[in-house]
Amino acid sequence: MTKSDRQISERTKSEAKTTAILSGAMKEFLQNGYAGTSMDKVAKSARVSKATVYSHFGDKENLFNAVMQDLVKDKFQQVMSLEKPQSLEQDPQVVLSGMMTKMLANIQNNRSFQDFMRIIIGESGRFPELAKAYVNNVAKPTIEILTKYLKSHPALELADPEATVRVMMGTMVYFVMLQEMLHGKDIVPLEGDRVIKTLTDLITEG
Amino acid sequence: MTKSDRQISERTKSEAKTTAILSGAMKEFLQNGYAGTSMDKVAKSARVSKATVYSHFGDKENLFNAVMQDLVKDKFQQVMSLEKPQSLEQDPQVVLSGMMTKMLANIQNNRSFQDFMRIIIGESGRFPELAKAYVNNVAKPTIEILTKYLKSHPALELADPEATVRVMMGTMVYFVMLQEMLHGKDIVPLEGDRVIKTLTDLITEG
DNA sequence: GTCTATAGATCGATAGAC
DNA sequence: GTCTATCGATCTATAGAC
Repeated sequence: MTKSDRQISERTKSEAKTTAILSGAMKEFLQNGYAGTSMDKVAKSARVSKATVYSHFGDKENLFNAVMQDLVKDKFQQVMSLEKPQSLEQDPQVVLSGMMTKMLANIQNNRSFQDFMRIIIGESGRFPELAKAYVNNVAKPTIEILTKYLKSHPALELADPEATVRVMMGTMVYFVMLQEMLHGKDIVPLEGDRVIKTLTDLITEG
Repeated sequence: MTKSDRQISERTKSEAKTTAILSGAMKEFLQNGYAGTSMDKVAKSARVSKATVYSHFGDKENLFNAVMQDLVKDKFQQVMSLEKPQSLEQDPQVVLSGMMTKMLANIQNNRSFQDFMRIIIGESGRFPELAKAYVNNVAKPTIEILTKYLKSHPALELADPEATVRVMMGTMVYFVMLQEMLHGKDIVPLEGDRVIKTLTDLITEG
């Protein structure tokens, strides 16, 4: 083994640790929030020593931001993958209701996405820049894609597509938030399909 | 001063401490969340000793629940006060848009309400019973009042008033959440009036 | 780079004086 | 009932060996 081989091997090992730390920290932060997560827990979850965590990420706040920026980048990719399937479907009513059904299914049984939203909202007071990163890289692209779609269908005769998109997104987000995140499923039960049908009808029969 | 006078005086003092502790704890919990708030901070904020906090509320979790139940009760009263002003207005379009304008104004510049929502959502994973208390005592009554109103106006010809109410509430909540709580005001700017007009038109021109 | 061991501060909670 | 003082655990972060 040459000297440069050893360098590569060690760099690879170090990068593997970085990944393990990010992964362990992600699990802990999503589960317990920023203040509720200790660096000991992170180290244990990543199966490295606490000193290694510090040598890779400096301090707790920096690690938290790294984890969350990774997650934001992840959600950005997911949003962008919604761009292509502008299906050949012509009927906006079918397309809209199909889009929302898909969105709802993707979120409703996705615990880790709900944990992500919980952290973004819960820590938005103490980490405003994190919240802004979410708005810039997740909410804004989603709004733009939906607005672009609504605008490309003048047959809908929407007076204000931008505001209409907010109605759509708000309806979906609030539904998942109330039923799942806030555990309202059994207290104020409601079928997601009813909400989607109502919203679709409101928009297409305006 | 008789013995019973002294008892009254001391009971009054003790009750004043209870109030001070609840008030100080409320400030701290709303600002820093559950894990981010220490009992030392609470004691300092309430200007009592830490031992007094413990003698009144047992432990931290109990104090947190007491504070949040107080807040939930508060919001419940606010929701209920919306019941009466079923104005003499006949035009649902005017009533709806007026109601939502009022709701938005009440929330949009209300930092403490936003902090409250942040905690409810942020802690809903570790305090599911608190989230359920919110749904039972704030979200559900609001939904019921709005549903009752929509149902009392058959002229609106709504196919599904229950689901329509979710669209309304989701739109309002998401708007405030994105613009204010998540600091999106400058990133995805939008006039609240446009959202209200769009929503009102969708519902009344359906 | 990674570990063990530990410093120094702060945590939740309590004992004991008044 | 309320305080000061303190306990033991846990916290963030680092020093020093390998």
